[in-house]
Amino acid sequence: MTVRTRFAPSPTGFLHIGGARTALYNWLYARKHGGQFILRVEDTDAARSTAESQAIILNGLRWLGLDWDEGPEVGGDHGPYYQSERSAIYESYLEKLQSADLVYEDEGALRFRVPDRDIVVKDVVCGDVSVNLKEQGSRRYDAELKKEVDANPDIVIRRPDGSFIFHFVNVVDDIEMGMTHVLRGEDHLSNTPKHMALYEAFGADVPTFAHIPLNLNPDGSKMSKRSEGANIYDYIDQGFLPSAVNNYMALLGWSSGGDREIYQSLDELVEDFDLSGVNKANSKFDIKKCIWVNAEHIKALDAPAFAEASGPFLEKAGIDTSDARVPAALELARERAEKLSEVPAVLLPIFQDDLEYDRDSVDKVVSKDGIAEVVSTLADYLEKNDDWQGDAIKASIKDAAASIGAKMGAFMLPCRVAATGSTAGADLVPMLEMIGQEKAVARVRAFAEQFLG
RNA sequence: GACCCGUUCGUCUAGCGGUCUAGGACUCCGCCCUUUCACGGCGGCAACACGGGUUCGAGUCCCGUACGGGUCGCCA
Repeated sequence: MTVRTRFAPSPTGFLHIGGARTALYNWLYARKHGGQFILRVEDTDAARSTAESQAIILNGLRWLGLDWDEGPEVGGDHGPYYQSERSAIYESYLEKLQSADLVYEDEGALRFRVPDRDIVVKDVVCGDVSVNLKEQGSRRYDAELKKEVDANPDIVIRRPDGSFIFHFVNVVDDIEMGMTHVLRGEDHLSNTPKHMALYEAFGADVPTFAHIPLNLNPDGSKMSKRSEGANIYDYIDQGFLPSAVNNYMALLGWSSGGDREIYQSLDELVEDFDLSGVNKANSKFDIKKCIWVNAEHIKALDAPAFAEASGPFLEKAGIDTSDARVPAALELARERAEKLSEVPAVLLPIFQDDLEYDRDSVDKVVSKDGIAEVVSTLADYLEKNDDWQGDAIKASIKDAAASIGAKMGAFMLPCRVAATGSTAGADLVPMLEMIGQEKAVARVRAFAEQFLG
């Protein structure tokens, strides 16, 4: 039997990291087993389900590289893939239940009679979970009264207005679409017995369930829309690589069993992915480690890929990406940019006309003894350099230092701050080379004038 | 409140009865490399929630307690 998994998001105008990870696990599982990954849009809430909010999901998945074999814009033999278009199917499944006398009306809504026996969920991750719906559903907790009250254990499957409830459509769709494996968040584990009761009532095979642990905030609370790291689009905006996000998401709740931390691509993840490596316990989201993973991915990028990925960020900062110095400048940036959004800051001192001096950096340099002489000597030697490239530039700085009996080290920091505006930055000599002699000398002199005059 | 799931360094995790004086990674700190900034290398801090069993032997199995999360909707 061919493996079929799915991701069934509700278009809310937001692609949550938790949802993306669920999609990733399903995608990985399908690819690992040569199966199909299906995308189904649970757009029963018409108000929230706009074309825009659907595009957010589709584009987010595309950015991650999680392509679907069937679904919106792709089609397939099990459509339609929008729940809003599947009413006829739901009606026919409702009739099955009705003809078996498993449904009755209650204040205009329809309820499904749950069986009075233990239902065992054989979960791949959580093990066997046994629940009696009749018993468990006969009482419910009233949040306002803060106590238990009597309840009807039979579950509502259709509202008085004719619209169907999640549990019902979810099961019907999974049956109709031939899902063999359902990997979803652990928050659905307690709902699964209900789903199984429905599968059995329909006489359908129950898929293999695997409930994956949740990703929580660092303080242990549930990740909401506003939680740091929750929105996939923040990763795009901040210059994360999709491969890095996949890498980090995969490792939050799953481990290959070894020490491997870096997976350069989805293919590498597919290679190692296995449900037996999925953890049972919830995990806390750590943006710092995610950033580290991203930095590793940036370092591993080949030059053209790095240039392409950085392009939008450079343009946004006003750097002309067609400038011949850009490729070399990018190599200076890659080992110090953990996110692509940090790349422009490294290159700006090279490409920007006006320099902004970092106050702290300036203070650090200006307070040194004999700094005026250091800077003016430096400017003189840089100016009389007649071979503006790496080694020769370095020699000029060295000679400048020697001329007043100082060490080269004493000249590097002043030179860095005067020419680039900050104590922090990329390798200095290549920077000077790209800045150009004329501009570099002018900057050093301007620095002297502005802060040492 | 009932039910369900879980509990190894601050965080992500390895560990599937003896090889654990518990390994790796992130973070933090120190040292080295670098006459600059980083990268890198080396080292350090730091954990089996607690209590009972089972066993010759338990981080690993069982029970209980505590704590955390989830579900109890005519939301998905």
